Amino acid sequence: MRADAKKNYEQLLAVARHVVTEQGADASLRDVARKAGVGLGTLYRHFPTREALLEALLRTKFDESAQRASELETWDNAGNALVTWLREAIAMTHTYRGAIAPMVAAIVDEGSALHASCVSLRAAGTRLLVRAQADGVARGDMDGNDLFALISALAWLADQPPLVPRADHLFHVISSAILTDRQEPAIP
Amino acid sequence: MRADAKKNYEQLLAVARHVVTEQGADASLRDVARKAGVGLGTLYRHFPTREALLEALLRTKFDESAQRASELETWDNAGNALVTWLREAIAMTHTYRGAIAPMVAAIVDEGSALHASCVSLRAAGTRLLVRAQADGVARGDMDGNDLFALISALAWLADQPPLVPRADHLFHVISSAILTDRQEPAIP
DNA sequence: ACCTGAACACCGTTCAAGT
DNA sequence: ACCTGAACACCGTTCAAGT
Repeated sequence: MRADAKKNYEQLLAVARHVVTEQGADASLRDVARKAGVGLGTLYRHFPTREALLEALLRTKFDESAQRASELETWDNAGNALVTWLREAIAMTHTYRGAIAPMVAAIVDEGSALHASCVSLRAAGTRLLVRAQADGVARGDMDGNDLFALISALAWLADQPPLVPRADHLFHVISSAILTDRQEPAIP
Repeated sequence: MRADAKKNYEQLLAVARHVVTEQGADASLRDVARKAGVGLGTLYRHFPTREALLEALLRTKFDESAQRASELETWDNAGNALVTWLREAIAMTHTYRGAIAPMVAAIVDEGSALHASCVSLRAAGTRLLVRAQADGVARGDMDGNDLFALISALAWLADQPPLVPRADHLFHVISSAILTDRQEPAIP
């Protein structure tokens, strides 16, 4: 990449991070280019779609989440590990307001710039879920797609101002539903 | 209302129903006016906001849902009644794609045309929940706001094409979490 | 009373013209 | 190679002018 191109790329990313933090994932791309002091075509050259820009903004977050999953797989308590990862994954997906809808769309759109990241997020969740199921601490009738859908729904909920006060409590209700207490058998 | 005004109103509503069914709640209002063969100002005269139009489209659905709640309050099994209403309320809110976000926003916006309808929807759910709790078949640590948030999250989920295949199963998971089996005490 | 559509201030996306 | 910004086809919202 030529030096001037690289400079524009970095500048666009920095400005986009700021604008998207303020206005959400559906912020005006024109506005981003304007504030970056760059022509509109330059933005489209570096980020051909809105998803590509969002992916660049979220890349580090996705990577952190994947690495975190690896750590959590070493925990003794597979149930705690799963719930802890869920909580953090939900927090990650609403780093930027309005990011969850494009992520959900990307999971089935192989052409989307967000596709690979979302697939590996789902894969990380699946590993933690399967381990918890093997330990008998998570209900058996769920898979990684269910988990991805629940993360999405809870992240969306936390994005709606009127529902924010309920988000924590409902996370608790739902994670309780996922976890199964391993009951000691009653005295026979 | 003058006869011509009434005719325009009905025509707009009929066309809006069709367009919003096809394109979702964020359909182009210009398009609605155009297809109704009416000036854009006429649309804004009859429906000053998008919420006002949506409210007119959903009014009958809201009414049906409230009436249905009254019926269900007479059921013997308060838990079944609650879950049945939840399922129907969720189906109702995605009569039109994209309708759930404005509904959620309206619950705290007293100026919104959708406010009253959303408040009475929440009230209906609250009544069914309280009855189930009194019968000991619903968990005690939830209220009508939690229920409204769960309905919203599940309705949103059913609006995302990639998540649709999981919607029914997750409804079951979540409603199981709401209902509490009334356990017979173990032999003392 | 009610209707119309031009006017204004925005978008996203593309692409010829420049360096 | 890369950048620019005009051009095109859309929005939502308002409001003077018409009947």
